[in-house]
Amino acid sequence: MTVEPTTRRERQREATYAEIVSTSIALLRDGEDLSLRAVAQRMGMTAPALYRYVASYQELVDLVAYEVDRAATERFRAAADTLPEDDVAGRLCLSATAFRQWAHESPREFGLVFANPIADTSCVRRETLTLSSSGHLFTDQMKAIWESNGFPIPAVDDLPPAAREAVLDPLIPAESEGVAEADRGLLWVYMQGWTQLYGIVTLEVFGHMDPRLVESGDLFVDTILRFAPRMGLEHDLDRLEALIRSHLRD
Amino acid sequence: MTVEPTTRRERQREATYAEIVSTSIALLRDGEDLSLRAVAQRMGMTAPALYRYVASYQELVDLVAYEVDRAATERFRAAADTLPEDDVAGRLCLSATAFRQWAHESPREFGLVFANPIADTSCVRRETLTLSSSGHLFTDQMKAIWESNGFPIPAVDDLPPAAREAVLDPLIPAESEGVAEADRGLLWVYMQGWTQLYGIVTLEVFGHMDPRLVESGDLFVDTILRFAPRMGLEHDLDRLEALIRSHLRD
DNA sequence: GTAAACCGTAAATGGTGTTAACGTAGGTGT
DNA sequence: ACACCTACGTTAACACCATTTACGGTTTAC
Repeated sequence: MTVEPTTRRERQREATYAEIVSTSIALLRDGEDLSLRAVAQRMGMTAPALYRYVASYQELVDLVAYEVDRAATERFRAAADTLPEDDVAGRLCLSATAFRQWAHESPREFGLVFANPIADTSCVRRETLTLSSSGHLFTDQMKAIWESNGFPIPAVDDLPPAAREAVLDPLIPAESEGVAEADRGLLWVYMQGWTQLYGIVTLEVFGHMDPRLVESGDLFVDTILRFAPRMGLEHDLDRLEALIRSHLRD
Repeated sequence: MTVEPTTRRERQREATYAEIVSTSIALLRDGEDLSLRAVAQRMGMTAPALYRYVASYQELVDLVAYEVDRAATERFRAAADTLPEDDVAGRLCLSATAFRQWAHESPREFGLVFANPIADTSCVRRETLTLSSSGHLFTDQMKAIWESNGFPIPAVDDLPPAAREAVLDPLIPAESEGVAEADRGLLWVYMQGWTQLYGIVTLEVFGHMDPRLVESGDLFVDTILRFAPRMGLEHDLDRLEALIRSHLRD
């Protein structure tokens, strides 16, 4: 976007910024918990110094959450990319399964990104800190299915007023990229699907479920497959189930 | 259960126990955050004294979570009791709506009970600290609908192995109370429904959704109504929607 | 009545986020 | 080349937090 009139100082600052985030992520990956002191120590600094870069602990968390989400999304995309581009349904299923796997492997990161009261009015840095680039991915994948299979979507005028507003003028502009206003009912279906996926995964991760079902993933598979027909995939259920189950244990 | 050979000391201890929990709940209600020091101070004690009653901070949290869940469940039950006993569908909808309202009014409490990594092997006190007495309520209400309307449930043998185990020998025995083994497919439908409800409410509370949809409750209503047919309520949707919407703002 | 169990205390340890005061290097203007 | 100022790091301190230890007083039990 912007050019790079980066004076030497600005570059240094940018580098430190990046190091703060990467150090934080490394900290989480090592199973320790995120704290200003720990991050500073790993960088050979003292905690108060971080306040030159970050206004508060919460802002650091938000920053890290954004980056974690970005990195995780790449995993979900990579999972989809093991399938050919025209297997739009399989790709969405694999991304969703990767999402679940990631959540179970890194519950702390998952909680950070998806079970953290969202920052209302911070969004200082990261000009477009839209949060949830994973949402972007899943939207795109569902759009691909729709363009390929053309499943029925609700007419925008049939939606309740607030829902109509939300799909016509989404808060995260990227989500509606390339979807004509008349077809915005697709976003409504997306939100329904996201609710399903988010629900089952959060339920599993937080353990408010029979551990045997978490272990087997049966309720997860059931949830996905029950939603699939809404995307016109009712004829593909058996294949998709096999596909998902073959990726459940990795 | 047990008789009451309560020696004077035991009664005192029990009272202190109760006061610890009630003080904690009051603390949360006042918007402050739960800490041993804060609880102790409100009781006119010092923090280390609490260790005579509670092994750790986490145990206090679990204890409070249990009690909060119990109290909240009473609210959900009370909401249902504004309808006659034979309006089984309406009662479930009102309880679900009360659940959502409660979650929005007290997000901290909600997070404590439903978005807290479950305690794996504590369960010291509260002989049957099953956690989620609200789960018990919703199970009962769904059972009432099933007995009244007789919607189709999956045969136990059609369930995946782990799911079969889970419904035949549930970890929380109370949940299967009075459901014949052959009818345990009902529990599977319950789990599907609980996933839906949990998902939409958690999504709303954590703010990973368009605020206008949270405000209007449109996606919540949509989620409930889309699940209703699975309980044989497809002929009652309009009435139920009106019922839910009339209770959304309180 | 005496011993033991119980319940509270104060003091101390090591952790957290956060603020304030202070120095020092880097880049900027003349 | 000089002075200046800003940015960036430091140390010290404050106010919290959970938790452990050692100690004293009450209440119970034998």
